Amino acid sequence: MKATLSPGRPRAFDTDEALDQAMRLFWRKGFLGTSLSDLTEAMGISRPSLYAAFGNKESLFRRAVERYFQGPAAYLQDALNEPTARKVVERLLQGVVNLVTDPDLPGTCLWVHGALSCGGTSDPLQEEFVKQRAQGHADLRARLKRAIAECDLPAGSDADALARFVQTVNFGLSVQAATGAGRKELLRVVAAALQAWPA
Amino acid sequence: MKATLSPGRPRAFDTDEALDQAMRLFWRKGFLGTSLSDLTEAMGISRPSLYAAFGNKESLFRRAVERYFQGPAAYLQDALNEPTARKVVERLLQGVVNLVTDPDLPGTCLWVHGALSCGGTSDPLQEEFVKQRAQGHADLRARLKRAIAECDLPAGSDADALARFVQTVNFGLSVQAATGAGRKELLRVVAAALQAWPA
DNA sequence: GGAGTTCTTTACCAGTTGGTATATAATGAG
DNA sequence: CTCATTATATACCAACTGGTAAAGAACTCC
Repeated sequence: MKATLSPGRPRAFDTDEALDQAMRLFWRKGFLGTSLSDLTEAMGISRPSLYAAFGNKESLFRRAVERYFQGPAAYLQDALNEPTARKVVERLLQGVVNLVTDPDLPGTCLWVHGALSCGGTSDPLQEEFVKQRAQGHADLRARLKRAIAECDLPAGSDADALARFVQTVNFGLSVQAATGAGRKELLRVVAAALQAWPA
Repeated sequence: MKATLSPGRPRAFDTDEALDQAMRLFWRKGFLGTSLSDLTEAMGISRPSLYAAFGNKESLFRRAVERYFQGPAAYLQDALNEPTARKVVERLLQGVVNLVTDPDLPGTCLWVHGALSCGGTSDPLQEEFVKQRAQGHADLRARLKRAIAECDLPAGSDADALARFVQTVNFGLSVQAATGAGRKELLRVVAAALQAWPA
């Protein structure tokens, strides 16, 4: 399967590769901490090419976040497919730890880093972060509700609260990693958190 | 007790009040998100006055963080004085929730916001965040060790892991709040986290 | 071969960034 | 009053910010 050729001069760079570099940079330095000069240098393209291909800094960042969840953070979706609630949560928490302690990666969560390094409540990006966090919570809650229906979790369990708790630990682990906590320490936190889990 | 008068023209503004305003601003907008123009406007002083009194943006930020822990976030220290480990943890977690859901305050944790909105690993500020997080963990761990010695916690308890767990939930709650979670939701997270606590 | 389209290159823009030089005003000491 | 000292106000700085205009290069279609 070959790409259909469109008229006009063909793009001289691979859009996905460039986006990958942008993602890495935003991941390491946050939204405000990343300048257009940083971006064009890392992506190996000129400023007008960047704007032609991705719109502007903000929409490039949005694309980078998208790619983050489809790539490095895909474990978030994968985890929901685990057979039991316990395994879902284990995989979620192990997933963060693996991600943020990978020595080849920036050592944080792009999402958490982004959410706290944009302009604040007035920033249109902030709205998207709010939505995405709500979505993440809703997805996990739905999975836990299914587990309750399947008698995989005790009947009285509070899916909403449990989901939010796991999400919170997830966020907390990212902050820990961003401020230098190591793999061992994070794994201990995961173990402690799992003790809160219904039997 | 009166301030000893130093020679030279007296300062025309209250240093503490100005620092308070700076703290609020950094709190709301993070380090990179706050410009000197924002600061001088909020503090009601001119740029040279700011530099004379506080050094530069970075050292002003350090002072703001200091003040944050002595003021709005003093509950972190206070909590350690509670009589039992359980109460220490309860007060810590309730403390964050109260702080980040106070409608008169920026709705985040200045520290978490700051740690993720500075320049990244190369930033000298980052080093300080790493130290402070380690200190916070060490303080809580010491308190929990005392609890074990006092038979307030089971003999086999892992003070290190428990302390890190609580710190992690603390961080996570701040991220939740920063992305729009409300008081009710956060309180449910606290309740869920406390279920992990040894009896 | 145009003609039309799309990308790249170079140069540029106004606005803002953190930070400072200079001159002047207000104080205490002598 | 003069002197040393410290703060203020005004004006300024080079460097960088996100973003773009204009001209030429590379492609498809006819």
